[in-house]
Amino acid sequence: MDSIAFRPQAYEKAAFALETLNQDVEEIYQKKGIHGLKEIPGIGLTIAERIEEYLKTDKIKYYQELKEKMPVNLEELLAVEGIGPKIVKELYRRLKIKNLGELEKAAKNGKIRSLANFGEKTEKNILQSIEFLRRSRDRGRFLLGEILPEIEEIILKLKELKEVKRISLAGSLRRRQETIGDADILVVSQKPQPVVNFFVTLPGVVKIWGQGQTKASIRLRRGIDIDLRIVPKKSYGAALQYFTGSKEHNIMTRKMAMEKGLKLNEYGLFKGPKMMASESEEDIYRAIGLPLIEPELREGQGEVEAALRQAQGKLPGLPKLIEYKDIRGDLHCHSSWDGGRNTILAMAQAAQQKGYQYIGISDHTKFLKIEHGLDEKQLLAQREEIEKLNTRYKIRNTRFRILHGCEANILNDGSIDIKDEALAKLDFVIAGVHSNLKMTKEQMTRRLIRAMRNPHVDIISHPTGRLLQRREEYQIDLDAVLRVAQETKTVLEINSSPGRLDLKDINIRRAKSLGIKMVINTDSHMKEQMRFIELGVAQARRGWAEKSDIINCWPLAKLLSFLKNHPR
DNA sequence: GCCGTTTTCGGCCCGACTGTTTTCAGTCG
Repeated sequence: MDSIAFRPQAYEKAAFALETLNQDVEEIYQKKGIHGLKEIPGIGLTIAERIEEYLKTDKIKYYQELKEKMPVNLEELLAVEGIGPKIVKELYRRLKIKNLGELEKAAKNGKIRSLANFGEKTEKNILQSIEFLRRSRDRGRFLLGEILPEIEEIILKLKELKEVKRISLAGSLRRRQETIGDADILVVSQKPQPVVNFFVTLPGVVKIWGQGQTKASIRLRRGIDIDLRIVPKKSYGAALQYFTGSKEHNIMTRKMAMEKGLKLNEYGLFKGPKMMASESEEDIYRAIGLPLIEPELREGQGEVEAALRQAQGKLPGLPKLIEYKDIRGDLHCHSSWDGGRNTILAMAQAAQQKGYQYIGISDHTKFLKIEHGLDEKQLLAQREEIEKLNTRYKIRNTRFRILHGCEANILNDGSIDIKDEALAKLDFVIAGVHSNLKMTKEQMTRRLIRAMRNPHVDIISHPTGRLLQRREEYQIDLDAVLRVAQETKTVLEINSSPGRLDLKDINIRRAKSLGIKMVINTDSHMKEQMRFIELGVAQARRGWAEKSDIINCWPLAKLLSFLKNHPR
């Protein structure tokens, strides 16, 4: 291959390095100049000089020259399924196609098929891809919480086939990314054909992208694409490892294999023609000298290095991730008192059914009139009801407990909309921002910090306020907020609501590294939403969180003593 | 374009599928 083909890869790698840097590039440059830049892995002399040029002049001449030669909207065109760099180049050279609109026009007019190596089918596929792109531009990806149940249902159906010996999620869905582009399913079968046939005729299939002996790809009615791969039993582990990704993680594991003179692909780990490992992921990792790395960690964000350290007996190794069964209670549940669908008792029963030891009722407070927020008097009355229910649990010798909290509002100046005397009577206090979200960074940061300094506030709900695919985070200086959380021992929420997942993975990791405690809550407004807890746990796992970092993994006594005693 | 306790040159992850070819290039994951 011609060596220029590796140039984009080098730039991509450099870009990834810059994106995942935990320091500002400008800072590095100011401190250590161009040599500092070169110390970043993936950045050599040329790119370091280009970064310098960009920092000094705000532009890069080389980039501008390239852009002049090929004035195309690359990002837009490459987003079309089936179109890659070579085709973009050819389309520009032959037809002067620069953007999606021009591509669509050319395809509609039958211009594409007249080119060498292009045919009618390619043209049709391009048009279909553009249409999908248009329709899904504001969606594009699906929320983990909406796609996971649907795919799990399909897995159940496939499981019923006698030809299917084993089956698993793979790809970003298995890694539990917060949004999912398409779903991957891996199947073990000696007779793939019936499995493929069944798969492509599932109810709701609107398009078959392709089907072969070992893979098939479909689209469901709502626009969800699913890839199915079929492998023999003996390569299940290798295939699962391979198709779970991420790409970055796989590149690293392959390199580790290479360094040991081995070759890793989806069929196994090979030494020459000899298969060294393949049946389980654990075997694969062990054979390249690593402990098993949990899927949620496989993002190429230091997990391979941590695993390697662990294998060598050095610290820090891999985290011992919080598990789905570790949750002992949910501290953010709304009841009928603030307009939620279910009574306190019904919510408590649902929590018991989930095997929890406790539930925290935390209704909205008075500032949120639209949510029927409770005032001080109503909180007192609510306390009576909860005490009565708890007495009943005690009489029946049940260990289950209802904790009384609230989700109070952090007002513009950082004060809380409920008087301190009333807050003091609660088992715990969650405070959250629900109004005036568009403050400046300084104002919003000050607002949150003041709330955290309130001695009665235990937990900050959905700390960054983002709504996936709908609303950006509030403008806040998260570093400053984290520092104060650390100092005041304020707990930060990992809100499990499918559209929030807030804190998100990287922020969980930052909080954990500062020793900040977190709580995984569902923010349920009806009992059915309590199942979202698994999304929050997934997010926590992606953030390298351990059981000890999450206060609702703790037994009730430890939780209560933490809530009562933690210094402010 | 980057990288090197084998290397300053010659590698860079790798296989399946598709559409167009008739032996393969391009794209994708």
